[in-house]
Amino acid sequence: MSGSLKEIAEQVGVSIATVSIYLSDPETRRVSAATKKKIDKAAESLNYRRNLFASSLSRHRSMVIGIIVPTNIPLFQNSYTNTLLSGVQNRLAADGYSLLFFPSSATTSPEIVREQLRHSAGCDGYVLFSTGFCSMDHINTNIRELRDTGKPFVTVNVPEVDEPINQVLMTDLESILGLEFLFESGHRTVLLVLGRRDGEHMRLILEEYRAALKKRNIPLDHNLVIYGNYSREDTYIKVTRILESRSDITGICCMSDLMAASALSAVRSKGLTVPGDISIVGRNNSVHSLLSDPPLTTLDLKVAEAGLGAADLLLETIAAPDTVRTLRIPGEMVVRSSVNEQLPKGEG
Amino acid sequence: MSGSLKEIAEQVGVSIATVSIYLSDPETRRVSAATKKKIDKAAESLNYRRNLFASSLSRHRSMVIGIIVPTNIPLFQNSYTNTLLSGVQNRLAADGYSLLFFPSSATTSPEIVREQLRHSAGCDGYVLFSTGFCSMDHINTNIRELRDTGKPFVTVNVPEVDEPINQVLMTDLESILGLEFLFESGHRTVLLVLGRRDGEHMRLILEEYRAALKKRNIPLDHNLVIYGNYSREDTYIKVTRILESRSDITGICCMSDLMAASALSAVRSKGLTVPGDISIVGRNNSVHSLLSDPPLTTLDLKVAEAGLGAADLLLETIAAPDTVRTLRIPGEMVVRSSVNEQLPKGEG
DNA sequence: CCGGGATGGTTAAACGCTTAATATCCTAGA
DNA sequence: TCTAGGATATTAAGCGTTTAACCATCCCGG
Repeated sequence: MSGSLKEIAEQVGVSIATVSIYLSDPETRRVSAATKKKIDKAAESLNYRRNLFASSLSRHRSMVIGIIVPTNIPLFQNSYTNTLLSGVQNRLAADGYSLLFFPSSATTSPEIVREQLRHSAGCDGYVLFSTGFCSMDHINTNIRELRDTGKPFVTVNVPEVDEPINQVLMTDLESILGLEFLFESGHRTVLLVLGRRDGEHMRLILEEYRAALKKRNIPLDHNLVIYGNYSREDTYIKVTRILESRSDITGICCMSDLMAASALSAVRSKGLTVPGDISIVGRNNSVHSLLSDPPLTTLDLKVAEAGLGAADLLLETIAAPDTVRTLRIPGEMVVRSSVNEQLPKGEG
Repeated sequence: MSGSLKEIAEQVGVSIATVSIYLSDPETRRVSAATKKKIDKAAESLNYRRNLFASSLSRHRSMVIGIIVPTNIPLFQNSYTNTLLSGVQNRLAADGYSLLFFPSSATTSPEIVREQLRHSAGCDGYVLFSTGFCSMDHINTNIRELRDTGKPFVTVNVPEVDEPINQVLMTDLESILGLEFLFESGHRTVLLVLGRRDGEHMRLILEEYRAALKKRNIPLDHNLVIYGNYSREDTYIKVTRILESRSDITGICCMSDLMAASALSAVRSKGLTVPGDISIVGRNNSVHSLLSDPPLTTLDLKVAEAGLGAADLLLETIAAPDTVRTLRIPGEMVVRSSVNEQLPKGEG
């Protein structure tokens, strides 16, 4: 058991205050060198470790940031979220902050944010991760909930809201630039592999999709939109199936590199080549896109930057509580060799 | 700002105790239905959220588990650690525990565990992740440090120590079963791609490596051991280089699937085929090994199981503090198609 | 011999919550 | 009428730190 200030104080023969003062500022001039030495010794022998909770309670700051990620993919299993987290952690750790993850049961129920917040008062701030699978209504509720904590917070990859909050948006997250890239390369019959069915993100993406088709006079074909659930297996199965049922597809646009890599396997398994027969574009510029053969053309969302930016913004808000800023991280197409760009425009 | 019990109590006109009693047990019979209703209303209007720190301080338990991962790969960037974390989180969340990550600067300095522990008293337990890169001496120090907290803890993927602690070991972590598999398939000139140079894990692996060579009368060739640093780029460069300098290699055994996938790219880039010219085995049965073409034969360490097991063990220890158990998770070769198993034994 | 600054402390309240012990009131049974 | 006991609430101590406000010495210059 680690000792307390009280025990140290007793052992050294000074007051608790003296010990506290020294331990929280070793350079202090209010404690003599001799006493300092004695305190050091006692602390060592008693195995003293400052009690985070008592300290936080007293100081009104905990150096702990609450991380809220409402998702139905188990935490730490999603490379996209992981990259984001890594960026956040990195920047925050540099300033001495710890990260607290509340118990979450990998569900996306509307109550999850409230639930995670319920026992959390005391954190110095919060980061709310992607809730793109929620309806706008639900998102607004979550944000109100968060604001009501009275603590600084920033949202990452949550669909843009009008209220004046700190948010970081990957500007291409809700776009289908990858699909546009295929269209621009002359592809017309393109399979769109989305992640999940529901939520604001997907609604926006579908909206863009329709607009993109319309602009090019390509008829909407419902069969050309499938849902891979960000899963390797699902994607493989569904892509294989559609490839069996039709042969006019020349391009596949996936909402994640993992699904793209999986689509690639599926295409190969049908004896087709990439990019010879079918072109593929992924999203996220993750390690999967690099490891693929051929390496995948992909939309780099700049996820790591977003993570760092979120942390920066949070730090800024902690320092100056009425900061209100929207950080927009633009994406970028990374052209590699999974797309046949030589198609004569207008061909199918 | 979320209100406090005091504010609720004032608003309702009862004592703080009453509010506390009700809020921490809604079923209590010590508070009348009428009062309960009033408290609910006040809590709602004041936006009450229990202060985690005050509560923990008072109750002597926080429902927070400290996660300590001393590593030089940024947190959440390593798929191996992520899988482990995911398992731990999953199980712990089910029991209502939160996870606390201390500020860590992605360094492996000997002081890191102590440093992370320094301000942490108050957690209900700890999980210490892989310190295989440390010397035994250093590992023992870390464990002593951890034990001195007086709190339950379990180590995961830390080289086995003699002391009676709770540890989960992936029994094949330090083995080179992948290499054995290649040898058994008739390969004799095999490139071993290790992760990092230092630490107890690597020492043990090298020991096993020598023994395996000796058993088969294969001379030790220092050039056949390289270090990919668990990095895609490093591995690619180094494998490419060695492939340029010699043509007798028929097998490559990598200590991670990522490195294996990267080695595969390198092999391909030299115009060689897998498994025709060169066989490859990875480790971890991660998504990389499945996405590869051909899918990689790999040593499944059962990392997810290890994570769940660790959480179970920790929970058990929290319930029965003098639990001492060593959990051994055996690995398993997953045979796919990246290895040519048809070589006549004894060939080079 | 006095005033004034270092120097090296101490006291005590506060942080927000929990909980054992205690109090009060009421009703029902003896 | 008395009492036991249920229902409902309160009191007050305690959790381990922090910190504003004080205090006692001592020393030095004038």
